[in-house]
Amino acid sequence: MGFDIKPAQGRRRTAGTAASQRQNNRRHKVLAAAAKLFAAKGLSGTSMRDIASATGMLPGSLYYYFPSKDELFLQVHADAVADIDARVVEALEGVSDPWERLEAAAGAHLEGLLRRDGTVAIVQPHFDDQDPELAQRLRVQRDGYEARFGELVAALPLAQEEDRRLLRLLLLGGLNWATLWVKEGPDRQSPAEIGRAFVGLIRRQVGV
Amino acid sequence: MGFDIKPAQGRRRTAGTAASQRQNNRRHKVLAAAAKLFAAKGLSGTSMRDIASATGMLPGSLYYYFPSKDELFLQVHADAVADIDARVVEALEGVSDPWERLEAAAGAHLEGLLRRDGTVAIVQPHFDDQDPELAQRLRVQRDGYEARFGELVAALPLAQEEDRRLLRLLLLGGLNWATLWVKEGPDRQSPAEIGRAFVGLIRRQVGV
DNA sequence: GTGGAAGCCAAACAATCGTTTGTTTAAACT
DNA sequence: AGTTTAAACAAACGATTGTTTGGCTTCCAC
Repeated sequence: MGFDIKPAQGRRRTAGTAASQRQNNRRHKVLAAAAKLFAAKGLSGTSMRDIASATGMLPGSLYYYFPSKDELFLQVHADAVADIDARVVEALEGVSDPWERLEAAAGAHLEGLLRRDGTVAIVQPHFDDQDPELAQRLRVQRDGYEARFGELVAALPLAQEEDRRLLRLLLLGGLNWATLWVKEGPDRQSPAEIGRAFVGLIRRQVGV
Repeated sequence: MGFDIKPAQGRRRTAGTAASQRQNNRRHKVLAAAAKLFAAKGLSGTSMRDIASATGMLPGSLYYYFPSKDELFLQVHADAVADIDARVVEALEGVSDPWERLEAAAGAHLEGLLRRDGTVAIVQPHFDDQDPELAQRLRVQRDGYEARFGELVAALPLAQEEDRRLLRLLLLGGLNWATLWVKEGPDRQSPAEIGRAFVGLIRRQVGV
């Protein structure tokens, strides 16, 4: 079951541009609304009617763009992963020191996660293991991204032997969990600050 | 009908005990099954029928023990928090060094989280903010527990000024997230090992 | 202008949801 | 003994779920 019917793509002629432009606008609008709702209420907590009414459409109309709720969710997830990955790549540009690279990546990662509006904050699981097939497809989407952090951690110069895997998991866990406690408001720490602080706590001598 | 000043307890006959025993058994069975399902599939991902069939009962019968699905979930959540809190308290007994105390607490916390069977692994949010009232009641249940980690972190001797709040959040985030990647099998690291490793990564000098 | 596809609505589908109701069974108390 | 009460079943309630179907527009290509 691959991509049998990819609606309205590769339209011929100039008209296709305008038409698919509007289509993409609509489609993108659905994806944005779905991302917001999925991030806030989960997969089974969000109904197709919720998404439809958030985009000013009717439930059935969504099926013109996406063949099923699961496929819609997978697309949202894929977009989110791609977006956050792009942020990290961009943040790494021009940074050469390994620890600084990790700091930059951590900040970009968290910043991407916190974009609950706009794109998404769904790089995290917790989204209904109900269907094992869906769960696996989601994992595949994430694996590529997480490998990037593996490389960053592998490049770190360490004072002594450490379990680099646990180092990566501690940092990523702390960052992913941060989406649950970072609050809005003026005294809110920026994602970059938090990322730098976390990396610093690991890097430096903290205890006496 | 006057007031019968009846001691709802201290039945002379063993019958009263036996009855409430069976009641508690059944009720506990429901709680256990619900905990397992909620932990695996989330609140909205688990139906009352799922819970009923897992306990060998009919859907309607659950309402003899719990007035609603939300109340059942709250009870499961409360039990989970109490259980993991007790684990942490027990693990702290006889340990006096602040860093060792944090290590012990971290291990016990993770061990409690990983008990997906038996008790639960629901100290974490991600469970449908849908109903704000429910979300708040869940938060209240968790706040008391998390305060314990605040005390442990406050007692740490630090090499220099650090943001103790971020230290706590990094560690707890890493631990909570661990429930998603800790695998079964022979080469699986124990919760205590992971907790000690995480605390060590923060405490020691890691970078060069 | 005519044909036909793109885009969306309107309405309904069967299935499942949380919950309620009335009744039965079995045990316990008097 | 007779009465009460806890515990569960059996069946249905209305609401909501994901999804399907058919038709109505709109607009471009010819």
